[in-house]
Amino acid sequence: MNRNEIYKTKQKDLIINEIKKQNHEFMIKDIYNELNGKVGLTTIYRMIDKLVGEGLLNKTIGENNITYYQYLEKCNHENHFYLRCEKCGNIIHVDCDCITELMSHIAKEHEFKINNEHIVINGICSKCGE
Amino acid sequence: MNRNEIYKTKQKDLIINEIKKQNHEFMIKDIYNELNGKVGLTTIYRMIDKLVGEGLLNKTIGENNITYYQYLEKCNHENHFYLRCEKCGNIIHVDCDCITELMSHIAKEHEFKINNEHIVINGICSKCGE
DNA sequence: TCTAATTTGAAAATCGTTTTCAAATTGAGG
DNA sequence: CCTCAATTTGAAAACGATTTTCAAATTAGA
Repeated sequence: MNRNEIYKTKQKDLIINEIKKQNHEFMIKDIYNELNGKVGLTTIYRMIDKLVGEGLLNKTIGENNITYYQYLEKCNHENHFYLRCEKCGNIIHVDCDCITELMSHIAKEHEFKINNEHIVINGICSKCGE
Repeated sequence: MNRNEIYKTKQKDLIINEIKKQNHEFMIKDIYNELNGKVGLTTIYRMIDKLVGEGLLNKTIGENNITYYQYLEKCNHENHFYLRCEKCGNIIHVDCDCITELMSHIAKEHEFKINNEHIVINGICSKCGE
């Protein structure tokens, strides 16, 4: 799973398990509290950074300067376009031609090459919708 | 211009002028350095926060947890959709039907109500383009 | 079992930002 | 001009998330 993970440790397992338990966005603190002293904060930071690097976690820096993460199923889609609900923090992956269309429209008409590695647009999901 | 600006001070003028001079994205530190001790850091933070609140400055928190700002001409457009060049930091305001179309598509097909107050998509602008 | 490489985590350092509060400034009304 | 109350300023301290340090613990291969 991870070429950098040379040694197996119980801390790594604990962190990964805890991350997978999170339904929506979470913060480092959430994992730390949930793990309740079983894993040090530093280790959590390190592990999560690694997972972000591998693309397994989405990273969002909120207006309050707190970093939020969300576990993403490994995907091989070409576009990484996400809708993020501002209310519940859920992140929805959109795999739809509309993005490709938008990208080519923007490229053609606005002379701008969108970086599709990580597009996040905020809003309200249907569950939370007024 | 600002209902909160009850007293006029030279610091406020200095900050506003410096902000308007910035071509693209800037950080608090840029303004502070440019003003070279003429205005305290605290005052700059306060002033810029106020301007963000008034919608005159766009605020982006970068991956490095540094907050970037950009002066925006007052606009009455309905959509606040921006393309941000990852290379030069320039922010381009896009006032185009494509956004409205995307929004209604997302609303209809993906049941998600995009918050159009502040959409930023990263990429490379034509000037910086390969 | 031994050993070298890796991982851990407490404590300290870092760094952007916010708060505090006393001193300075502003402007309205004498 | 004065006076004075309200506002603004900014140095220093506090804050809080994240990173670094480094010695001790753990891992896995020989």
